[in-house]
Amino acid sequence: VLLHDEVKQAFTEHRSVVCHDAKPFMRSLMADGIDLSFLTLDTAIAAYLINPSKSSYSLASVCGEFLGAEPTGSMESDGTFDFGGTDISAQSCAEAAVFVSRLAPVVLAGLADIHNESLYADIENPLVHVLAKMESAGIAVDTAALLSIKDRLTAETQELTQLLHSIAGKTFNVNSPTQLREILYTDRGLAPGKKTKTGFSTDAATLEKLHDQWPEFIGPLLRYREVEKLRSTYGEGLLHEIAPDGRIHATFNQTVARTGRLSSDQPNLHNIPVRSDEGKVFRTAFVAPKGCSLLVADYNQIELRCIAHLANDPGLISAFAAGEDIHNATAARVFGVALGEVTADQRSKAKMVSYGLAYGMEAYGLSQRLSIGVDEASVILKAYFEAFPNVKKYMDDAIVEARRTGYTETLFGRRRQIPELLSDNFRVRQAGERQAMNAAIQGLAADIFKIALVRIDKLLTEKDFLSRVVLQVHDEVIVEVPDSEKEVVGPLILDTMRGAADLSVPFEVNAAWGDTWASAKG
DNA sequence: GCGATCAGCC
DNA sequence: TTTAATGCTGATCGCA
Repeated sequence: VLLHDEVKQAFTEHRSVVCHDAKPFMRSLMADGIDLSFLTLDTAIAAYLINPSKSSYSLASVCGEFLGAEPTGSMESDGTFDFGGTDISAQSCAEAAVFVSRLAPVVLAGLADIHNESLYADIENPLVHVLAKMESAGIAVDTAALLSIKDRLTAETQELTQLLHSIAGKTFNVNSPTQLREILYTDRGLAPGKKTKTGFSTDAATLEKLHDQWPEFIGPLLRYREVEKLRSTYGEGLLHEIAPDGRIHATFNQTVARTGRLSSDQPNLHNIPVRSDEGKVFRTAFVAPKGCSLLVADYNQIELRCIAHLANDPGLISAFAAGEDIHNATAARVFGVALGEVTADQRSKAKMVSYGLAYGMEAYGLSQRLSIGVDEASVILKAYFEAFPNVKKYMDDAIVEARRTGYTETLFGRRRQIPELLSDNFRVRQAGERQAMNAAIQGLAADIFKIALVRIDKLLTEKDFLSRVVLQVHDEVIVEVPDSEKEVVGPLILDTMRGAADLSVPFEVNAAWGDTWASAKG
């Protein structure tokens, strides 16, 4: 309190601030009404751009790497101020500051070496402030709705537990793979499927295969797994994260994902269920406050569009340019039928290939996904690459280039080192090849999305809108919009997303309004 | 405390 | 020949 004015003055008057991991610090200043808007360098993020594959970007580890020396004091970097005035904290803060100032020129030179100055200055640096605002804003939650969802799930897990105990003829911990193993493979004597490091697997794919051998047990078990996941992770988990203001303030990490994507924790809002109707109800608990609506806008097929552009594949480009249903158009080409003759089965297979494509999928993976034989999957993949030869060439070239240079690069210069390509281990090397194919694609999509996010925030701020971005999920942005601003802000967001980059294919953005995240998703 | 297993999303 | 999807986070178990 005593230092408040001095702090405010220091961070509003100085036109340049260098910081290591600025976002928590920005957030804590924001809570005090201080807007740290003159960040010029975040040394943690610079270190991440130079090599995004490190497990830690703590001040100590980055100093260790770039300076060959680490601060000796222990300074917690939770972004809060310690005005306790102990000599130890003052000492270690001072020491940290000295290290950050030594670090700055070194990481700046590192950015220059890999031509990442504008990736940093135009995208990552402004993004810090945008994310700090998103985290501070949080998203409103309907606690009562969440409680009732959780209660319903809890009742069902209890019933299922009883049922499973009675069928097994003993009580056991249904959550324990070890105890399940004993019941399935020892007591019941089922023929085990695949193995894990510690024994036979009990995962869903394995249980599906065993289902017919003991349906009255395995059926409820699969159901239990599903319900318990929802109950514990999303029911209990989300309830614990609701702040006193009735909102969830997740953290969006800018130095975690090796592809350039953001990640989310405390809680992770990037994996809220959407595929099953039952899981999707959790999205009804994410709401717009009174007088506001949620705008949910997401890029349609952004990674496939990135592939079309990067591979410069005429088939994909013309399908996107014509605004065709891309999976339908893909299926028509792959299976050699007319656009109107594509069956639902062909479309779904083409869709799975397209999704898998970005992940460097091989025949085996596709066969698992589609529940077909490996040979049939190979035929489909082969047909795909014949229909889209430039895509095949792009993937092959990506591996060769990454092996030659040791890294991949996105259109915006985001690098990812892939040392796995040189591994003696076949399995590791193959994983490296998949990463080499995937990194430039997923990374480009991430670059584009970040550009859109920064521009959206800039527009909303400059024009003094009350609308604010409250959440992002990789290719989707959720904006809380006062009803009076809907007509103006809606088109503004969509235009900004569509114009975030200029590729050889257009971007399509789906948008929906709603009172909750679920209804908006339609 | 930590690795392993499982499962949610893009 | 091998293995068996990119990238994440979290709940839980069970051993240390």
